[in-house]
Amino acid sequence: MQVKQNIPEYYGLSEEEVRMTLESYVEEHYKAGEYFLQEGKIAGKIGFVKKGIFRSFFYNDNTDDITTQFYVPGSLIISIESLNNQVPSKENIVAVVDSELSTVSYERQKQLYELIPAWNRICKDLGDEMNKDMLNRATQLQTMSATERYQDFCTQNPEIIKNVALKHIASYLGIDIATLSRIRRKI
Amino acid sequence: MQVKQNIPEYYGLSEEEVRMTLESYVEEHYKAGEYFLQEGKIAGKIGFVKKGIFRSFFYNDNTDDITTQFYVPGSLIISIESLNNQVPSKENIVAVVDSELSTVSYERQKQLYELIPAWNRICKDLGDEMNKDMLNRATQLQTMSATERYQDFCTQNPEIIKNVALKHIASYLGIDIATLSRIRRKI
DNA sequence: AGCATTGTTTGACAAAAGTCAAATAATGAA
DNA sequence: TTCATTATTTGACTTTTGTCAAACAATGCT
Repeated sequence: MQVKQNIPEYYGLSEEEVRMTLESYVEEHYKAGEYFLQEGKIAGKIGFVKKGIFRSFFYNDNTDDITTQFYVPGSLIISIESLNNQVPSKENIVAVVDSELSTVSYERQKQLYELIPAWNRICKDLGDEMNKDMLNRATQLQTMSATERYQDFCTQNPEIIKNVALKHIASYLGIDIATLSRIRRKI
Repeated sequence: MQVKQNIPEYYGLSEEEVRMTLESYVEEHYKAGEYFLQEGKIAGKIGFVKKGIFRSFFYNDNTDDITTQFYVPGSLIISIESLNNQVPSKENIVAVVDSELSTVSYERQKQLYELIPAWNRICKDLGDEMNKDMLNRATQLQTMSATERYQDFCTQNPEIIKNVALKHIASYLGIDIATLSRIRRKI
């Protein structure tokens, strides 16, 4: 999910509103392997990726590590259900490499809805973007072969290919790691 | 996607706001096979399903009819990209059986954002719900076998099973029609 | 009712993808 | 650097899923 560029201009934020927005951000650094959110904990913030890569995943019945999403610079990191309903998260979100985020706390987020009317629209648009991406992902899983999914992923996400363990990409694409290894050999 | 019940109470709408909201709805009847939205046209409204079933689909390169979603009573029908950006739709949305909708036009929708502050939150929450559903769908396609996906679909959507052609369910689940037929025999 | 159209099932087969286990390769910590 | 751990590849094999074509069933017009 890529955050729309030039938010202030686009949404006609006043200088005061821009100032309040910028004040709300907290910069955070994550070492590879550090968690943004852990299973069982309640999400307390959203994050905008400035640098690095994050990965969200959960453990299924068989305790397999299932990757549900990658987050690259420009992405919004949010665990919607946990954050909105303040319930324990079912997913983990972890930095894959050393990374930097701008975060906004849940509390501050709620204030911004009141303070800056346009904030609602910004968040709605971000949500719509996520929706489009998610629909796209579902459609790919629905209609494309393992090889096609991998090839498309490679062209769309060269940075992820370079930095993320193959097994996590395999899991994200719904492909067995051995099968993906063979797909790579053939290409 | 199920629309949250009791919207007025939940979002603290005033009587006046409830009145404006209700005034915005246009009731529409669709015969089986009638289109809510056609590929190439620009989406002009959103719809809440009151009765019946709708189906969204597109044609891929091979001109296969790919079902992307079903809409049952309580669902919000929206073609996000086409409506938000007022660009031609890539998908079709059609009534599977005789159906009834409450619709709100794109123009009125925009007015409501101004007239009723809570409308922003309502729409954001609806979007979040859609997001959750879509993530769930992607995860199923990613991790479950064809048989598991079909079984889960049957328990979650008995009404759809009863009323929609098997080939559309197969397409939605990403399963070949012949394969799904065999899955059914075995169960 | 009769017929054409569309949807579903089935068989025989092919291709895609997964499983298990072992061999390599890469990585990271002492 | 060395060793243990983790990641990736590979082989041999099984299972799942898809393909094609034909048969059968259901549906809807006229």
